[in-house]
Amino acid sequence: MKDKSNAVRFASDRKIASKTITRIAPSPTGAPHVGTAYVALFNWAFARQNKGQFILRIEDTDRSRFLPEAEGQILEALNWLGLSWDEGPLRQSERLPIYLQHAEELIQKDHAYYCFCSETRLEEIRQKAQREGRSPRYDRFCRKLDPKAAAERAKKEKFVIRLKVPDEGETSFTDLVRGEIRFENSVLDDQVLIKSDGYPTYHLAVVVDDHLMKVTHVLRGEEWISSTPKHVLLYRAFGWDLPHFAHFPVLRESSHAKLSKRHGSVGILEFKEEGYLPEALLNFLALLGWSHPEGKEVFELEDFVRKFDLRRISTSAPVFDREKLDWMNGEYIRQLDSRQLGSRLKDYLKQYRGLEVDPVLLEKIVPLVRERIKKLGEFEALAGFFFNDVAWTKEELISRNESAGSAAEKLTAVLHLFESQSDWKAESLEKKTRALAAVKGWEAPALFMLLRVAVTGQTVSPPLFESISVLGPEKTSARIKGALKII
RNA sequence: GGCCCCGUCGUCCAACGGUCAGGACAUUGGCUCUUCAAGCCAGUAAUAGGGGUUCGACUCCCCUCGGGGCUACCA
Repeated sequence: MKDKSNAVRFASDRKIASKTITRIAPSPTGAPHVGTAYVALFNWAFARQNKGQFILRIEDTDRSRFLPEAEGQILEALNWLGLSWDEGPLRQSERLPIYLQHAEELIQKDHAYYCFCSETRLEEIRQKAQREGRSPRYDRFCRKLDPKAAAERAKKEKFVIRLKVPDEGETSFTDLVRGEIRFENSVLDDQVLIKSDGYPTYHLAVVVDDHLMKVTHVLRGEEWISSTPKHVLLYRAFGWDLPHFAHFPVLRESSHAKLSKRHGSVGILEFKEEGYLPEALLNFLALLGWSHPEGKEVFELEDFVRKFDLRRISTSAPVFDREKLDWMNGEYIRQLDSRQLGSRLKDYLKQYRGLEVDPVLLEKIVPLVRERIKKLGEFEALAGFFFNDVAWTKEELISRNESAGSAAEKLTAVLHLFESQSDWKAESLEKKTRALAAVKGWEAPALFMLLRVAVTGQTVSPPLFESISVLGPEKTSARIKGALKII
């Protein structure tokens, strides 16, 4: 019934249908970078789209740059973004024997060798090569050593294990977003696999882990393209199948340099602290190098998961445009209803400003600020007067073409008007104030500005009468009286 | 320097041999208006350059130029 070709087809179908596994593999060497969020987003979405798994692996093999607090920050950042992982965090530092064992296997298979060259000798080689205008590669001195003797030496001497790169030929791989990429083997260095401290280098560790963890798609930053042939050589040396590779462009500054702190935030948690919404950051990031098939700019994460396609990834390195990010964040803030925005604000103010603001009050303020803030961090400057004390200067209170006397007269009149006001609704407050201005022959806009500064302590504020209405009669009167004293 | 990747408005992306080269951010002008926003309408703005291939190139090929990445016992 089942012939051979069917069986073959079944087998290959199974291979294609095998579970998609992606991973994000940050190093705990500092505060997690938006570049990590960028790559994590695509890995996460790709795994989700294919009902696969997304692994979090901590690549902590460099103990000189290791920062103990970094891992916690990585987890916090990913959690904040909602990029949840299915497995992990796995730490490479806890898997040392595995790497060593694999490196030894490579030595057995004659694909790797012990190297005893000192750092100073390596440095000399490098400098000499530089002077002579050659590539600064290892001269493969220890490659000629007798394997048995080398193994003996390794028992007492410090060593590293190096990959035996073929002298000739070329190594190529297919990049899912860039097509085929080829390298001459002659330009490849005999990469160190195990360092003298016993830790693996990135190159050995990724290959071993990606294979052992059955990672099907290695989606990472462009900076790894030139290392990929070494990885391909490793897969081949082990006799393993290659995963799919795709390299995303690196994010840049408007100066076209690599993203850096000098130009603004680069840490994921910094964006959180400034009051960006995680969904806005993600939406913005998704638009870097990728475009929605329907041309949408603002879309939900679930929609992104559905529509994401590696084939729509562009290959040129995009500029991380903070202005567009701000716009995007404003879009998301405006989409939130009062309850949602109120609760975000409440949490934000508590965490970053140490403020406990009454949620009921917050919900009343929110409609007045929603269209006026682009980040949660701007809230306090605009609406802090609702719950903080205000301070005025005489200059702010009295406009250029007005005397102190007339300003005081106006404020006093408004104060009396307000004190006889029973209904504290914005609409009637405004109506009466306008009527007052008309009777006295005062210009309404100027009067409103005077009143604005008196009540809010600011020249820029949410709509005046709505603000006064929310502030309430007691505070409003107190503020006007306070302003009067200064004049 | 060598190797690799990339090159459409200022910026992010569309157009994957045939469009007046489109949208978004930013910007400019206008409307609205109690400030500031938000919103609405309109405008300015690009295929790096040069050769090919083709009836026809943003699109395919080559060269030049430009940008970026890598070139560690860092990832």
